[in-house]
Amino acid sequence: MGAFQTLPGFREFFPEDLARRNHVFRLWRRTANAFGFSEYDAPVLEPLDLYRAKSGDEIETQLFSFTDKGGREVALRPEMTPTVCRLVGERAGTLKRPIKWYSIAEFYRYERMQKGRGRCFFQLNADIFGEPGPEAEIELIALLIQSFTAFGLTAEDVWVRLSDRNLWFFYLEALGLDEPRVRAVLGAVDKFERMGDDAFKPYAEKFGPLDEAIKAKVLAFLQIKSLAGLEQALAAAGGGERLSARLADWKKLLGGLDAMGLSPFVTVDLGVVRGLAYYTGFVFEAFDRKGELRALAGGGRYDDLVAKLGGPELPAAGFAIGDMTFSLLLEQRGLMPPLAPAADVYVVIGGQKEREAAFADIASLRGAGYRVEYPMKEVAFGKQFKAAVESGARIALIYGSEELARGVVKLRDLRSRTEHDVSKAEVASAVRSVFTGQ
RNA sequence: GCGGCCAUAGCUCAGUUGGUUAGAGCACAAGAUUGUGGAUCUUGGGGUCGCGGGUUCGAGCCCCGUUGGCCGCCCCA
Repeated sequence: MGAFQTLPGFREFFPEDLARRNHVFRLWRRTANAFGFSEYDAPVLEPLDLYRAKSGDEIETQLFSFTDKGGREVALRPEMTPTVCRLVGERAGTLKRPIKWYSIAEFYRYERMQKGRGRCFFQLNADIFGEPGPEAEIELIALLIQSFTAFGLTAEDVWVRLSDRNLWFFYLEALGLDEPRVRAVLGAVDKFERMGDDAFKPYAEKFGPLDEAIKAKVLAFLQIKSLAGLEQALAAAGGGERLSARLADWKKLLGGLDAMGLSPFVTVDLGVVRGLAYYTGFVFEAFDRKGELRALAGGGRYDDLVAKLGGPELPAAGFAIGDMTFSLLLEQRGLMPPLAPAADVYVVIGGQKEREAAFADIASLRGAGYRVEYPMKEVAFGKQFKAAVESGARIALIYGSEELARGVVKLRDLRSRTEHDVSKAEVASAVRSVFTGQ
């Protein structure tokens, strides 16, 4: 069709597509509001340096970036985190703490398309600023989970894998590794699930083979799946102040989630490291239980980022859920409801005279907020009733010559297939009483 | 950035060893049907066969290129 098509990876939302998207956004919004988060928004186009500052120069290959007519290097936003850090940083001194903010926005990444990944997508972003303790993570992970369960998903469908970059750091340092080596090992941990032993190759190339005793401990640590296992491993590592402080945070976090009834969703899983990005504490990722889809959501603590982007020191944690994989999951589980737009009232019109008589009532019903449809052309009655049913309307109002001669309109209940006359003056109240159930 | 598969109507697809004017179902529209229900029947509109080149008397079909899509790798903030 035509000479022009959408750019690769971009999406068009026909009405039925937009209805599904809006359904997702509506429940996300309701959920975030229930948790006391405030919604914000910000520019789609940002200075390129904002992302260079956060992620380094390589990031540019993954961005829609260009030079604008004023010579500024700009980029379509690939994520919300740097932006929200700037917003909060600007007013950090005057905002009430904790700062709980969310947004539903579109993002753009210049990447190869795959199932559940395109070049444009929407995310629910939720962040808490100003709260350094695991109380923030409790709130965030609870919101994350309720953002799933609001749609009917259960712990049979989704789970959240919970890990801790700080704990890894402290643990590896306790094993005697310096910071560059710790980072290299974390890189291997991140890829171990997918690559197996090959994940340690980059480390070996840089620093020589990893000591076998240490590697065994790393692999054992990586496989820990419970708080008890964590306690054991840390005790074996000789405890230490920082490690026991982390353990206390873990207990608080898991205890809080358990008290909220969310334990069935959450698993200790130190195999999750979330790249090498900017995370500084707890990190978590959500997946479908069957493991058929890409990650549904990801997040964690990033206490240094606001300051790194020029703001004040401000502890922060947050997560994002993408709409593509999430919608796929809802479809797969049959949790995307049929969302055909339905009329409330369909007006059946006899002829030109009756049309004009009907218009006044149509206008006032619409003014009252009812969704009212009528045929734009003169159409046989039989067809109009068919159209009335197909419109999804609850009732049909019949403006025929016989009725109008008697000063009435016929009101037909399309569900019960019953009808009665109402006086022309009382059409609006008759319609209202049908919808309010008298 | 790399690899595999694919591309015919809005959707799902058929299309004979290369042969005349490219078909079906669904969807849409009109009629049967000018006062009452999702049906049925009839009819209709809708195609640069993704695009460009090549081979051939002749290409939807074969060859090359290209664009786009799906799937995977890299990446995934």
